[in-house]
Amino acid sequence: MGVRYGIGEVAARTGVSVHAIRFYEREGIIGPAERLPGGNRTYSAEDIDWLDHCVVLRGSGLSVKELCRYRELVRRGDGTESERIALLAEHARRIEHRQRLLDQALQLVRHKIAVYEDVLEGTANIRCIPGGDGAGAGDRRR
Amino acid sequence: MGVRYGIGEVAARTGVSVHAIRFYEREGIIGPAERLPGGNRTYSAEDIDWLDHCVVLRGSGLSVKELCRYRELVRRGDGTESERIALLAEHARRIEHRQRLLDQALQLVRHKIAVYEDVLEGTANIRCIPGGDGAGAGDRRR
DNA sequence: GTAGGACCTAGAGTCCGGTCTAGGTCAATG
DNA sequence: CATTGACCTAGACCGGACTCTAGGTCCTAC
Repeated sequence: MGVRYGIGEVAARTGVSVHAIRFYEREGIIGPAERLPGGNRTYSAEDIDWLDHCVVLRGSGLSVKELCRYRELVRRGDGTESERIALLAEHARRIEHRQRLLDQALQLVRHKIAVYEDVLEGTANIRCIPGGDGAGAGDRRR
Repeated sequence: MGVRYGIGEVAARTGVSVHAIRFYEREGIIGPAERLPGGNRTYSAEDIDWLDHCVVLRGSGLSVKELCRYRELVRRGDGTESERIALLAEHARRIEHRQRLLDQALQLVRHKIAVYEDVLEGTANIRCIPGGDGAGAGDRRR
C-alpha cells in the first residue's frame, strides 16, 4: 500500500502546475513534501486529496494566506477546531456574498442579451433614448 | 434637468474610488468625462448608471479589457449588437461556471464545518485517522 | 491674502498569485 | 558514455487591477 506520486503526476491529476505546487509548498499551503533519496518530492494519495481541496477553496476565493492559516490549524490538530470553524464560516459567508453578486450580474447580462436580441429581430428598433446603451437594467437605487 | 455630479460624489454613489474612476477613464471603460471650465470632471446620471453596470460586471469577473471592448461596441452603436451578444453570452457562461465552482466550494466548506462541530460536541472524537484533517469530502475522482 | 477642500496630471508603487529562467542533479536508455 | 527526461533550487519576472504620490490649479470662505 501507500502508492506515491511524482510532482508531475500530481500536477496532471490535480490540474495544478508543477510550478504552482512548489509555490504552494513554499507558501505553506501544503506541507514540505517527502523526498525520494535524490531529492525528488513524492506525494501520497492523501496529499493529493488535500491539494484537491485547496484547489476548490482557492477557486472559491480563499486567499493563499488564509489557506495557509487553515492548514496550520489542521497541522496543530486538536483544540483548533473552533478556529477552523470560524475561518470556514467566514469564508462561507464570502462565498454566499459572491453568489449573490454573480446572480445579480447574470441577471443583468441576460437582460442585456435579451434586449439586443429584440433589437436584432427588429421588435424594438424604435430608436431608443439616444446616449443609452439600449440595455439598461433599470433596477438602480436613486 | 441634467443634474451633474463631481467625481467625489460619483465615487460615493458607486463605491468606486476616485482613483479607480480616473483609472477606468484612462483604460476606456468609461468615456472621457465632460469637464467644467477649470478642468474638473462632471458626470450625468447616465454616466453613473453605466458605472454601476461596470461595477456589477467587474464584480462578476469581466476583465477591464473586455469591459472596454464592450463599451467600444456600445459606442459604435448599431450593427454591433451580435458582437455584444457574443461577448455577453461568453461572460454569462463564465459566470455560470463560477457559480458551479462556488456551489461546490460551499458544500465542501459546510461539510468541513459540520465535521468540526461534531468533533467539538464529542460526538466524533474517536480519534480519527492520524494525518487526516478530519474533514475529508470523500467525493473525489480516482 | 491665506487656508481648506475638491479637483487635476503623470507616473510610480503595491499586492496577488502565480510563472519562468538559469543552472544543476539524477536515473534510465540506446 | 551521451542523451533524454523528470526533477531540483533560488530568485527574477509578469499581468491584472488598482492605489498612491508629488506637485499643481481652482474656488470659496474666513
